[in-house]
Amino acid sequence: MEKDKFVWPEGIKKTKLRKKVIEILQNAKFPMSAMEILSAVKEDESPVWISTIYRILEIFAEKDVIIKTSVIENGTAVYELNKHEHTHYAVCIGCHKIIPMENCPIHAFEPKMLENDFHVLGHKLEMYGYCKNCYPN
Amino acid sequence: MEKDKFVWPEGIKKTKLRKKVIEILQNAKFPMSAMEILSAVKEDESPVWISTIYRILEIFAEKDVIIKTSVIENGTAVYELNKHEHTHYAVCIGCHKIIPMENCPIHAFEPKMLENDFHVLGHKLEMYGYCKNCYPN
DNA sequence: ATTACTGCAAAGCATTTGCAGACTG
DNA sequence: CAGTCTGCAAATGCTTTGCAGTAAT
Repeated sequence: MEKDKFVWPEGIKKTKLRKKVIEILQNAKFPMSAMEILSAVKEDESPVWISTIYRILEIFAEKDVIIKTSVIENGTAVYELNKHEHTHYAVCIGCHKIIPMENCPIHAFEPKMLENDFHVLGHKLEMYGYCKNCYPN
Repeated sequence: MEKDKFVWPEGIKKTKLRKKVIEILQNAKFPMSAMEILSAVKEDESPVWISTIYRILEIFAEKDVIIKTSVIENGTAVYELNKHEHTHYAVCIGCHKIIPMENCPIHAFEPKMLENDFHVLGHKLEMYGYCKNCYPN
């Protein structure tokens, strides 16, 4: 299993900051919030602003190379590289870690709802609970 | 099938505003945001503030008679009476209407994830797409 | 009469936007 | 050097909090 090579999208400039953001996301085990990315970036560099991080994430998301996921639990969006997989997440109530799941039960699921003729485009599934570090006792 | 009688929780005062909020939620077809509830309340009454609505919703949610659901799509929370049912939602991309679904595919679903020993307490499932009014063409 | 509740103002947090100077191709 | 990026400041949208006067038991 070879690691995907990241393809820099056309028409957007390669700046030090953008390269760093991508690098951070490449090394990230879990989806990260803008704030977390900012902290990771700031380690060495001169001043970086959260608004710039948001702009970078937004432009990469538009180019479809990263995925923005808004997690229900705390209203904060998290970002990860788009590996073109269908993924859902488990969210730890204790430490707020977001853990991707590898399977999805929604294939061939026929939702029944009050409103007929709802045209389903996609779905989000989120499990919540405790990760092994946070599980009480 | 008889309509659930709403049981006023102990230890909280019956004010005109609170009764009105509950009444609005009893008549609501779909979960409502604080803003929508405010609009519904304001029809006749003297000034009502959104912070008060939030406080009312919060206290009822604590008492477990209403349910707060934060929807992924736009980060806005919606509220509905707690009918003690397990429910998921479909969200319209066009008008942001939130439509409860009557079935759930997650029973007996065994999530596989990178982190073993994740202790699942519950889940959220959200379908998105277009309701019949918003479906393009 | 207590204590809880509400109007109102202001703060908080994640995110977005505007602008002028700095950097990339 | 032209157009794109970024630092920075300020605005936005949803939600929360503080306080003092008002209403419910």
